[in-house]
Amino acid sequence: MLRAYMDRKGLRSTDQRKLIVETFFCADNHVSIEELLAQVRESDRRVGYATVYRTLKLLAECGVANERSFGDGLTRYELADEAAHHDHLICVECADIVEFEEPAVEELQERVARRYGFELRSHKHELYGVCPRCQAKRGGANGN
Amino acid sequence: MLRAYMDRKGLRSTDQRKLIVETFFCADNHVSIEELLAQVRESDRRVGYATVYRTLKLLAECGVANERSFGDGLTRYELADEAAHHDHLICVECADIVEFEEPAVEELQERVARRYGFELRSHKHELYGVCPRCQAKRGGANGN
DNA sequence: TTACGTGCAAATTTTTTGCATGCAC
DNA sequence: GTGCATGCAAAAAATTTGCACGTAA
Repeated sequence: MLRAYMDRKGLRSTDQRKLIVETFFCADNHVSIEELLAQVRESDRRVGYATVYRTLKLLAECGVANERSFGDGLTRYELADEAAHHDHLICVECADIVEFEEPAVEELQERVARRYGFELRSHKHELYGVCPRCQAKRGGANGN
Repeated sequence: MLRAYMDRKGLRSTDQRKLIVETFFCADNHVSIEELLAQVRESDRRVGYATVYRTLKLLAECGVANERSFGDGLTRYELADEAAHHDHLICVECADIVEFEEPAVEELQERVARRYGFELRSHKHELYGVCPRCQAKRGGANGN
């Protein structure tokens, strides 16, 4: 996918790009540019912020990565593949994250996209709530 | 909700806050600070950016508004109530946002939450893709 | 050789914050 | 009167971009 895109666009395969892409594939699921840069620099101290920035932009454009932001003021990137088949249940109290798969939702998404004429690329589906543990912790009291 | 929160926290009800909140309630569903400020200034030219910024932060804290970002580099705000029943289709090329409702998804969400013992509070569901217009725009020409 | 890619630093853009003054309570 | 709120402008953050030099093709 990336390969084809690069060929089509006449883009070059440089050491930096190879390193950044490889690092990104092995990194945590939601890295920021800064985080990724730090990891990249463990292998090659000379790589610049702008190169990581531009490479991730490239990955996002060709559909290999998705840009996301979680309200912490940073843009984060995730592998599109990984994202494709899991969604998240997030506890609003302890921030625990549980992944779930729900094929029926996937299918519904396709249907909605089709209804609006969209060519679906990716999705984000997050359910926020209180996990069982935190519910137990609260007992009868209600937070607000 | 806002009222209670403000009382509890000892916050004051000022003309600016009243105006900003009122404007926010009547505004488009995903306003940025800038957009909201412009509208607020139609009523009162002296209101500052920082006040709008701080007021929306306040609304977000007490649960009346949700902060969201759609990858266009701006933080946007939406009414929490409104958010409860619609989701978004977002064009990755022109950043256009279409709202949709899909009761079946809502129901599935409930089911998933129940399956994991979560007490559902809210959710985010965004489908990213290419809108019809941008597909057409690419038409015969190379999609790049 | 040609023109894309890189690194650096500067420029932009957006969000936050400090402070003197105003005003709700 | 007290202390939160406001407006302005400055500061921080984060993202983009210009440019001279390096290098894949």
